[in-house]
Amino acid sequence: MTVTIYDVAREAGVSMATVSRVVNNNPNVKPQTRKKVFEAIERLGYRPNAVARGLASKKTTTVGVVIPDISNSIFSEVARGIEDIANMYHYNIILCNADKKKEKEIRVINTLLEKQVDGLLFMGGTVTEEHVQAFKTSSVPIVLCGTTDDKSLIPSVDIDHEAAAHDAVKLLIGQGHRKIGMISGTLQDPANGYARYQGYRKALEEAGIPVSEELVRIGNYRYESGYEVMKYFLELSDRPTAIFAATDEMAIGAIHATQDRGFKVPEDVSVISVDNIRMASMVRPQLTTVAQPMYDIGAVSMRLLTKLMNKENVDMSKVLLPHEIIERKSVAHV
Amino acid sequence: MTVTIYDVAREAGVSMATVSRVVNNNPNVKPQTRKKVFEAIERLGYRPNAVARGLASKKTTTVGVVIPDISNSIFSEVARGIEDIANMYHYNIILCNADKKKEKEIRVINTLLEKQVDGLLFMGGTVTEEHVQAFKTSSVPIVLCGTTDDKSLIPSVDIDHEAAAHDAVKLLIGQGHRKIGMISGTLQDPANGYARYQGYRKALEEAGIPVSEELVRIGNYRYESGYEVMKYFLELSDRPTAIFAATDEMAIGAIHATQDRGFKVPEDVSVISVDNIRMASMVRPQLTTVAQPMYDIGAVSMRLLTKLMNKENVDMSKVLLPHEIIERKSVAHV
DNA sequence: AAATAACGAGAAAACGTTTCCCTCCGTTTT
DNA sequence: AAAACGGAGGGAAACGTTTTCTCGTTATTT
Repeated sequence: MTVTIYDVAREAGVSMATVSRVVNNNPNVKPQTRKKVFEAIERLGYRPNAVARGLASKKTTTVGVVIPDISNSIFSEVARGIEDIANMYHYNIILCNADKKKEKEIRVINTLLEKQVDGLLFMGGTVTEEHVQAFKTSSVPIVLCGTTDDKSLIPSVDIDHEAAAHDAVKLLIGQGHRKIGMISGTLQDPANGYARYQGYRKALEEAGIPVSEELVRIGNYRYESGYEVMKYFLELSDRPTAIFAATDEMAIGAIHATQDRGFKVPEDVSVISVDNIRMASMVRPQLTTVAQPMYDIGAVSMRLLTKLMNKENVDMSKVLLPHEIIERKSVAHV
Repeated sequence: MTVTIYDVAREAGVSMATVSRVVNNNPNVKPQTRKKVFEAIERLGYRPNAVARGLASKKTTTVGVVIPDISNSIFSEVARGIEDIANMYHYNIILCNADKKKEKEIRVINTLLEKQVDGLLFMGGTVTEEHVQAFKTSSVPIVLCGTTDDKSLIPSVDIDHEAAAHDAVKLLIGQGHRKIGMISGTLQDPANGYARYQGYRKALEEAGIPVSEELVRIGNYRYESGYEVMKYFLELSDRPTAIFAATDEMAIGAIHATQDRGFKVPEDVSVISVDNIRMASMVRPQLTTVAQPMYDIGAVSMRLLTKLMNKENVDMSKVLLPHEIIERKSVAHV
């Protein structure tokens, strides 16, 4: 039925060992023998069985990727970075959506480990103690991608969310704004939520502006919630002149809420956020935002993982990628 | 080092066969024995090796997905549909970007087959004879996802692109438009390109409107190209009153080109397209478009694949999902 | 020319499961 | 009470490779 290495060996008149060498490019084969084997392979239409190979060699050239939601453009761009580099190093990728649900995350980590992936890339919500326990049972390297564990024990690559938020708000302050609302994510989320909120607070404090509970509202990162929160801000008697949104999507929602209410961005209210998704430049006014290098986060973490899998020792196992303010049209002087 | 089924057997005082039965939920085990085995598993921290299992059982519970570009929201939504259903049936997914490049597609198909996936989902550019040859060497089922082969030999799920385009243009005509420009994709692309163009032609012909070469321009599906093409249309002495774009992204580009030029959508020019990406409703004016059920295309094709893998015989191996016009704000009466 | 090294290739033991085929034993059937 | 049956579990082959030894054979060194 299926043609195996053994069939090829018989056809070429050599041993399986030799066929294996040929297939794996082992130099210890005479060119003439090599040729015979290749011909036999061709004739038989032999296709090596990677599962058998994986069992024998204890390597699958496959890495597991747990991601919150591949249909979210932020993550899908990270995923593309991961895949490109993986591809470059001849790895394949098993992709699992886990929706930032702890249960699901732990479950897929285990499945992935059962599948004997050579390494694991984890992109998720909070990294709890339970996660760390699960990671500990792994004999293969793991890197956190766009997340960090609070104890910084696990290799990771991410941006400095707090600094990014800080820079964004500082830009607003630099433009003379003093009444700055924030559309935050849940404070339970350490990176996109809490850290960005902290950056906001810090920038205000540094400028000597009191932070007011009334001016920070929690959204769920999506357009609609940005829209809703903005409606709230617009109804305030003393409404903010500028908004810092934790994500571009919410910022765009905020812009539209503003416009729909008859105000203008940035003339009446300035809007800034962090992410720099594709859409940010496809919207009027184009969104000023601090760019988070999504693709690179994926690429760099995959590259780091290849090193770890290769047992090279890495200097920095916790890397912070630089962010960058992209000034477009949604921020103006007060 | 690693704990195997054999270790568990020894620890529990049973044979490996029994451990295997327990792990696989085979009912032929006394509850008492089952308990012993579970305890041993727990004590030893045993984790079944899916690679070994795959070799022995000739099933990997993994399917291969070749996709043009996961960072493109259209495809990432399809991917999410695929993954959800895969997950539901306990399959995992190996994801490969192939950028609609034939070479790359053929290559990843082979890698995936080497990895002994239980099935293959193919989302790509044109399905050439070479693709069909590659598919033929596969012993596992394959379904085309958002593409079709011209001979319709391979199971597939997609929408009727021609009909979708046809409906869109008909809506424009129904609003009194007679001068309708098209921003097309490359005509080499059978689905998003050629078929949508055909739908456009057909609608015009049915309405007795001559199709003019001057009014169809080729873009590359992206925002920027929609923007550029629209600038061209706007400079025509006798400019179109409505635009049909092959994709939402190009439509949004067209809208912005129009607005940047000082015209209004839909007052001065109406815009319609097909896709219904998330962004379509996050733009002003909100985009009228014919919705292509991306998630469902993924979900349905994965479901179809599970049936095929399960050797159930399926009635229809070529399914066309319904599309639907979403009327928003970018189309008006002439 | 003898000794040594290097090369090319084969035999067979892993790798960690599943699964087929038995056996044993307790229960039902007749 | 004998026969038949079925449930529970064991033994071992198979799955398709890689890899470690090992052994001739050919080159190289002295």
